[in-house]
Amino acid sequence: MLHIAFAPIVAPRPKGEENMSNIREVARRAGVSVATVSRSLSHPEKVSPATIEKVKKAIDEVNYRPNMLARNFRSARSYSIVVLVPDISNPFFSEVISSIEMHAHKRGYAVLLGDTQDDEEREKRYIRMVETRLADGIIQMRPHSVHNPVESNNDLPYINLCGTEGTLGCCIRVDNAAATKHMVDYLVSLNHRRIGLIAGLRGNPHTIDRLKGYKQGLEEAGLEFDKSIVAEGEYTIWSGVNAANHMMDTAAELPTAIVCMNDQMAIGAMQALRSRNIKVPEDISIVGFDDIDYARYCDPPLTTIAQPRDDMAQVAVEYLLRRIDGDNSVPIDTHFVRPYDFVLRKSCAPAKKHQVK
Amino acid sequence: MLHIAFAPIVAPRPKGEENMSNIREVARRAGVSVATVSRSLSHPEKVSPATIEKVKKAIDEVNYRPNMLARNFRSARSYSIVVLVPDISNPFFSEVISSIEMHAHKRGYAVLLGDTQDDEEREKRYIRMVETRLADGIIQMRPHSVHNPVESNNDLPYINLCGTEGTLGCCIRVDNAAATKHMVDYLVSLNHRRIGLIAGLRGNPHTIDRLKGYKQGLEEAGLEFDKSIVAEGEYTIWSGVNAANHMMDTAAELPTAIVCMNDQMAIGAMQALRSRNIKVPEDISIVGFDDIDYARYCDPPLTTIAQPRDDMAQVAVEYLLRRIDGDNSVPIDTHFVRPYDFVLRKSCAPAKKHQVK
DNA sequence: TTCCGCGGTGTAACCGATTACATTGTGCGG
DNA sequence: CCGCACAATGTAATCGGTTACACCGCGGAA
Repeated sequence: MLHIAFAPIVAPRPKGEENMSNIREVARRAGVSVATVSRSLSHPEKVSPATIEKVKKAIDEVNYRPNMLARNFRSARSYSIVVLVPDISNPFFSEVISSIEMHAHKRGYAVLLGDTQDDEEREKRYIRMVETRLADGIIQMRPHSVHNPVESNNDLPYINLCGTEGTLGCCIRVDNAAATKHMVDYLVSLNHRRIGLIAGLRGNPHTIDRLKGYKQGLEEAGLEFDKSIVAEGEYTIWSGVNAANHMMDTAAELPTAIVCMNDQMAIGAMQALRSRNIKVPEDISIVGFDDIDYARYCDPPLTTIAQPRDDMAQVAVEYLLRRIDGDNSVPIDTHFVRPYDFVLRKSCAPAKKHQVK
Repeated sequence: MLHIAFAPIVAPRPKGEENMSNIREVARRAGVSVATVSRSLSHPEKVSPATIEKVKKAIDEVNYRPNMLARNFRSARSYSIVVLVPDISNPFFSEVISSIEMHAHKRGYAVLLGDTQDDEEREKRYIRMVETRLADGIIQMRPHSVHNPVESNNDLPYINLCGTEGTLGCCIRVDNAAATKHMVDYLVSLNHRRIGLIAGLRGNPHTIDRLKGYKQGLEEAGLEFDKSIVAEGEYTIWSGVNAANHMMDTAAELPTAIVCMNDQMAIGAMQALRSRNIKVPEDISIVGFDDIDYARYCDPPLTTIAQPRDDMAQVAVEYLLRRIDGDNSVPIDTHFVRPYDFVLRKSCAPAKKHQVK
């Protein structure tokens, strides 16, 4: 068994009847050479108007459509990029992808969707697509921790989007630690002295950066880090519900505010609190991270951190296409750190005094 | 200007240094012919083990990666399908796409994402991708109304997913009218006699089907259709908020229940009611449609209709790949109508008597 | 021994475009 | 009127694979 394996070609494509016309057929009908037809399409300024007219007519007659597969093959470009996400049904990712698609499309590039489901094997398969020229570059949205399959092949056009401080290679991101600290500062300014945390999975780079910001915030405010009001989720709504319940059950003393590492967990936490008749924000304030669409519509609307999604997507596409075009003027391991936005809504209130379990 | 236009090839791809090895290079190193190398990869059973070993060694030496662009060109297959959605950041679509990607990937096909943003021009460009062989087929998730660009070219592998009764061509869907009627029936069974509707845009095929079900439900229960408790949205949360507000302001008499044509509008409506201190479900019951992830986590959790997303996605992929392989055994305009699920949660309560504005 | 069949391999045509280079024609300056 | 520049077009090589077909050598049957 070879280490490069792929499915055999099953059957020659069943010919789609008559409309399989090619450039030679058109040339014949128009009474010109194939070169002229090709030029009429790709470089019309080099062809006389009369000839263009003839070619156009012939094209209509045989309903010709240029075979882009051949074209791309010849030019050694696929004009597509793959976008790797851990989970496309996560609204944060789908919202970013929407922007990526827009910008890529504008530049003549198609987007190949790579839903990795956090499976390294799938991820590798998508990386192979660019090694084998099926895609020209790759935008990765997984904040990779230890092992990154892309890393090994460091001359393929690659960029990480929404990564973290520790991300290797080029990365477009916000300052996760600073943003999280910003949240803590805000809560402190509302007189909260007991601020809980619903974190992501321990090894996750985002978790690491945001935890750092949380701790910095506490420290600066002279507050102590209390493990009993730190719960671990995995960035899903459901895990937010669990984490909040766990915290309520085991906290030495209940927090008056909870920082959640993303909006989904915040939404989950609010639901958990609600079902325990704990009022948000009167009893406990909640903040999220990401500003997904639903953050604005939950009850109460969620105070959160917005990443400039569209801007980041655009930068990512621009940069990637440059790399694809061979422009290596910006160093390969540049981090573009974009400004985040603090989005004030209604999920926080000033701390009440002396709240005890 | 020709009617087939595309960007000229800008520059020959900047050669990526040494690893541009091709099959001839490998053949040379292994001391065999290119045919043997090709066979070693695609049809290893036709090559002696010893030779395979030699080839494998040579491949490692030069770090060879077969050029899939060439391969696909030769076999006249791109091994990718385009998935057209009106808006990928809509959770319903992103959840379906997630399934499509999975099933396509399993079958060796890549997914090209086509976010049309309801723009016909963009849609046409994606359809052109399959005409020009950049994709082998297309899954369309827009319920097209009058004009459908795909229609015109009816021999390209095409399928509509989540369409409606009136959808032309092959379509995989649920019975929208029946499902909506099911909702009305349920509310009637809870003694609701005044059931409002938050509909989608008037021309939208989904709106048409679901409206039909709504009316049938009313009629069967002997209830009258009252325009003053029918509001129009556009399937977004925000429009749900507006629609609900509008209905509250202009209803001849307030409804005791509201059927929403999708979950997002239902979520929006719940928010609007909440801000008016109308309690769901105590004062007004709400039902949605689609069962997006958030439906389970809003307050109260939303009673809704679930479409068998994964199943539908799978059928769509299977059918499309068959068509691509030239299997036309199932008629080209078959509608696969899959069973929907009634998902009972907490957003409905028995009607109170005599609720007046 | 002869011949056939078959497994393993090589040669070269082929897919459908692009484009370097050759060729032809045309107008204009000297 | 000659020659040159340039515009318009054609010829054919080329991209990197796949595969039909030819070929060779060997073992077994006749």
